[in-house]
Amino acid sequence: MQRDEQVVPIRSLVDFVDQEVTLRGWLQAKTGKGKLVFLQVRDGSGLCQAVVLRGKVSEAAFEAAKAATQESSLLVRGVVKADPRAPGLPGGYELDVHAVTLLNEADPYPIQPKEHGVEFLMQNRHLWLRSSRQWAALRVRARVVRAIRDWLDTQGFLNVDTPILTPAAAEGTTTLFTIDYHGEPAYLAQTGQLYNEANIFAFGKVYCFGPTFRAEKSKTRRHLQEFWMVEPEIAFCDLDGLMEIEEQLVSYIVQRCLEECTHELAVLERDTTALQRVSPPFPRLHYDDAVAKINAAVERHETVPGYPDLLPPIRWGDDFGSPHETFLAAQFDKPVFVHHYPTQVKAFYMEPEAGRPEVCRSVDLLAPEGYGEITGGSERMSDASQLVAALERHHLPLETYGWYVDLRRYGSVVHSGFGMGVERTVAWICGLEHVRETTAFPRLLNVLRP
RNA sequence: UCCUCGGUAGCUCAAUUGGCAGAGCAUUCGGCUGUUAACCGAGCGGUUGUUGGUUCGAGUCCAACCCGAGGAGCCA
Repeated sequence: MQRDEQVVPIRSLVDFVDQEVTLRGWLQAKTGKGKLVFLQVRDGSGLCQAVVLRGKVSEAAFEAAKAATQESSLLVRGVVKADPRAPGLPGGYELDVHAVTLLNEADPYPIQPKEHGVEFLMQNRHLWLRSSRQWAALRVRARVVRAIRDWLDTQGFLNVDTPILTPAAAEGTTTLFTIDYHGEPAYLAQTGQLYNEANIFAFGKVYCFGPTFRAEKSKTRRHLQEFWMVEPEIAFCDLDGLMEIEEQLVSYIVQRCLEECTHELAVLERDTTALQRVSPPFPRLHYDDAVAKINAAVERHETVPGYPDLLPPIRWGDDFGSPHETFLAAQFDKPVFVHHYPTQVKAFYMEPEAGRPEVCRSVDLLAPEGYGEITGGSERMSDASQLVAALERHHLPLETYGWYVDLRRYGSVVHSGFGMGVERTVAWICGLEHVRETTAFPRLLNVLRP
């Protein structure tokens, strides 16, 4: 092989039909028939079938191709041919091979092109990443992340990131990871929201975007110990304004994926008809009405897909369980906002509804198809004395939250914000069974390695 | 923390009432000019999660423990 040969990415093979090129990558799979060997070559940008015919390459190259093990790294040189029989990504093009150079012969590869168990795949996550579905899901994730930043950046939001090492629980409810901060206990952040609230007074509209940590013993398809969350916070924004921002952002993300991740969604065999409906406005459901809907379904002895038991009844004032959320989401063909949750089940900083303090100006966005809550947000309490009373009610130390109360003492304004979980959003868009496939190295309960 | 299910070859699984530990794939060898998880023939591959118990005999029954999966609670 010559140093000056043209190495091209598989994704752009369409531009090189009938030209001689070199592909550089890994042998994803191999099949053949006597004097014919089909090499499925993966280069990170796509997958291409390279056809090696005895007599068209040197005898040594033919034998090397025939003997090459799965995941060996190699160079293949040949002429790009359009052929509808050719599998791959994007597919329809194959390489009529003139030369094969084996770079590294792989040891027997543990992951085969067949069904494997979850435990085995997770133990081999570093290799599982090479599989087509993982490739597709992580590319969608990257597109989702870029869409989030694109939309927020062009809508006047400033990215101001917040600390990961924090001195206290922000919400006081969930279990945090504790670390030793030079002899003082500190915690891995579960949210950047309180800091975001400080930042809006300087920048108006901000968002933080980074990893978030929850030490809960949650072991479900929707939970990770470490996940990424984007948290926009907006000054001079009430609950209605917040919902408008959320539905625009979510719709933008989905539409970008539909337009630019067609190959990836095809690999994932995602039925995109439901996604195509995702555009503003999203339905809005008051908590009171949600409770009524649930209990009416309970009367009818309904069950929820994915849950073996009958839909359990709910008392006004309780938070929804997973079956309730799945049931509510199933009533609509788009993501649905549920707003005005009971004050007692939500965080201390949420603004109570005027004249009805038992509910607060909060909103969760429930994704369709059982993917659960993908955003949670609220209008924030903007009155200093009311906030102090709320802190006392929740037994939270004033000395820790003094700076947070200050924000209400120096030019307080109506403001709102929300957090969106990247992994749940990606899982929903990709139609994945479990959020673990939406991040390269998921941190799950009892899964810390690789 | 609780509930349910599971652990047999590198992987995916089978093994009847408690009676010789099996198959496909991977790997090795041979054959095949259009394969898509190819196909045909041969070979290799085992401390049945661990410990103890019942039994003439345990993959199978009992107990404890370990590990995994899904779910509840909690959450994004």
